Order: sequence, then structure tokens, then C-alpha cells
Amino acid sequence: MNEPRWLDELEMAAWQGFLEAGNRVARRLEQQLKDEAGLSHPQYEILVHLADAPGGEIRMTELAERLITSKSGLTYQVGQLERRGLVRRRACPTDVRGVFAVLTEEGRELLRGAAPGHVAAVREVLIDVLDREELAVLARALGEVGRRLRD
Amino acid sequence: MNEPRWLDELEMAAWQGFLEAGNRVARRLEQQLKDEAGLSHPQYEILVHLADAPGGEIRMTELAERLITSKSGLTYQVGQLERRGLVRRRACPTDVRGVFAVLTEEGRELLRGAAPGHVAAVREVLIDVLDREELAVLARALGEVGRRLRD
DNA sequence: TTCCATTGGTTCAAATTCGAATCACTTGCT
DNA sequence: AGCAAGTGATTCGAATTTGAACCAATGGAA
Repeated sequence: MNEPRWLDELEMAAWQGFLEAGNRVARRLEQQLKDEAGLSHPQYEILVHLADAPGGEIRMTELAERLITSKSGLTYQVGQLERRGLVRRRACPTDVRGVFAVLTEEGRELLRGAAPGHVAAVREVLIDVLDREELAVLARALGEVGRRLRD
Repeated sequence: MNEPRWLDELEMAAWQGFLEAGNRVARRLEQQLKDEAGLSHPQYEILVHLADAPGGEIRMTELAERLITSKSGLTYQVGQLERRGLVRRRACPTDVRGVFAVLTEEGRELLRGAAPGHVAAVREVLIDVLDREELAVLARALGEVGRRLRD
């Protein structure tokens, strides 16, 4: 059992910044979405991913992976969105077990209305706080971090 | 109502990286702590903050602010830790309403055992993936993001 | 064809989180 | 001293999250 390599000052600052920024940004955006669109962040993300997908539909498991959430969690949230008519389920033609989550016209409509305010909030708390150089480093570095954890 | 300024490619990459890395890192560390120390990440953070504080104790509200969590959430988690003997509560001498959360010897002990593995995991998923330059940018940029949201 | 390990999704119970309400104490002001 | 407003913490109920168990249905391999 080696002596552990503790974090030096810079490493600690990076780690703490990562934690604090992550927490605070999440909180703020959660608030913003709830207030302005009546959606939780997970719900908003579901709508965004569906809107981006061809046909506005994605298989449940695939969607759960993209959202980095559990399958059961997704089942729950899609249920919530379905109750509100923003999403519906469609059986998969080629696999009886499969289910597509499909964005409804109402869902697309709501998203259209919610997106501008959300993007503005993302700019305010993160994007517009940094310069291009910093954004580039963030994109590369955090992209690499995420990529490694994907496998 | 202006035309919203959407995110360009770089901004989108930074934002997505931030979201994905945040999610995946959180998940991984949650897992690591649960497996190796029987603690959730919020619980671990409570112990760390207490261990850093003079006397190993912090007032509840103050602690909640540092942890970026709700007061009620903290009440719950401190209750959990208290049940396990890792933390105890102490009445504040100067304010009857006040409560200190105090790290017990058992808590300090557990933390001592848990910290090396946790730090190693933090290195593996984040710190050691980046070079010094990137760490410096991360620390500065995310530090600024967090600071601004503190108000 | 016949198995059997996988896969896709939901259901379930347990744990956690939050905000609003509550309650008692403090503080600042007059 | 006497109040009104604010503070510190807990309690409560509602919403969410997770992993494990489950139930079909799939898809190779023998």
C-alpha cells in the first residue's frame, strides 16, 4: 500500500472548482427551467435529445445512455412527460420488447419556447464568463474526461 | 424579445463536456465511495469539511452553505452519519438554537481510511487525465464560474 | 430446432432531495 | 423593557433516483 499522492494546491483548486461549479450551475439551471418552463433539467434534456434525433424518437435504452441516467429513472421521467402530452411511447416494429420515446408536437412547441431562456442562462452562468481560449481548453479537457468514463 | 444567441460549435462542446464530465465523474465517485468506504459522496464531503474545520466542528447552516445543499438535506445526512457514530451534534453555547456538527474519532478514523482511495479515484478520472496547463485553466475558469454564482 | 445467456423495459421498495411550514430563540429598534 | 422581523434548525410531504427483481422476447450456438 503506497503512500497516497495527495493533491497539490493547483490540483485541489481544479477539483474544487469542478465540484463547486458543477453544483452551482446545476442548481441555477434547475431553478431557471422550473420557473420559466415548468421542466426539470432531466426532463429538458430528454426533450432536447429527442428533438435532435431523426424522427424525434429514440429507443429507451439508447436514450438512457445518452442522458447518463438509469433505465428506471428514464422510465419514470418519460412517464411524467407522457402524462403532460410532451412525449409519447411507440412500440418498436422490429423488436416487440422495444419502445421508442417520441417527441410530440406539443413537446416540440414547449421546447421551442423554453430553449432561448435556457441558452441565455447557460451563457450567463458559464459560457459568457469565459473567453474563447478557456472554452477551448474546457471543451478538450472535459471532453477527454467524459470520453474515458464512457467505456 | 431578441433573437437568442445560440451556442456555436466550440461553446456547445464546452457545455456538453461540462455536463457529461460532471455527470460521469459524479457517478463514478459515488460508486467508488460506496464500494470502498460505505459512504455516499455527500456524506464523504461532510466528513471532509468537518475534518478541515478547527475543532472538527461546524454549525449546521454554515456547513450546508459550504456543501451547497439545502438545510433540510443536511439535517438528514447528519442524522445518518450520527446513527453510525461518525458525527455527533453539540449544542451551541452562545445560541440555544444553534447546533454544531462534530466529527467523532470514529468519523476521523473512517475518513483516514477512505481518503487515499478517493483521492486516487479523483486522480484517475480527472486530475491525471489533464496536464498542468489544463488544470490551471480549469481552476481559474471554474473558480470564477462558482464565485459568480455565490453572489 | 432447442436451449440458454442476453437484452429491453418496467415495477418495486428504499434512500435521498427539496421547499414550505413550523417553532423557538435572537436581534435591533423604539 | 417590549416588539416585530429575522435566524437556526428540524419536520413534513411530495417528487425523484437508484439498483434489484422480474418478465418477455431475442439470438446464437450446439
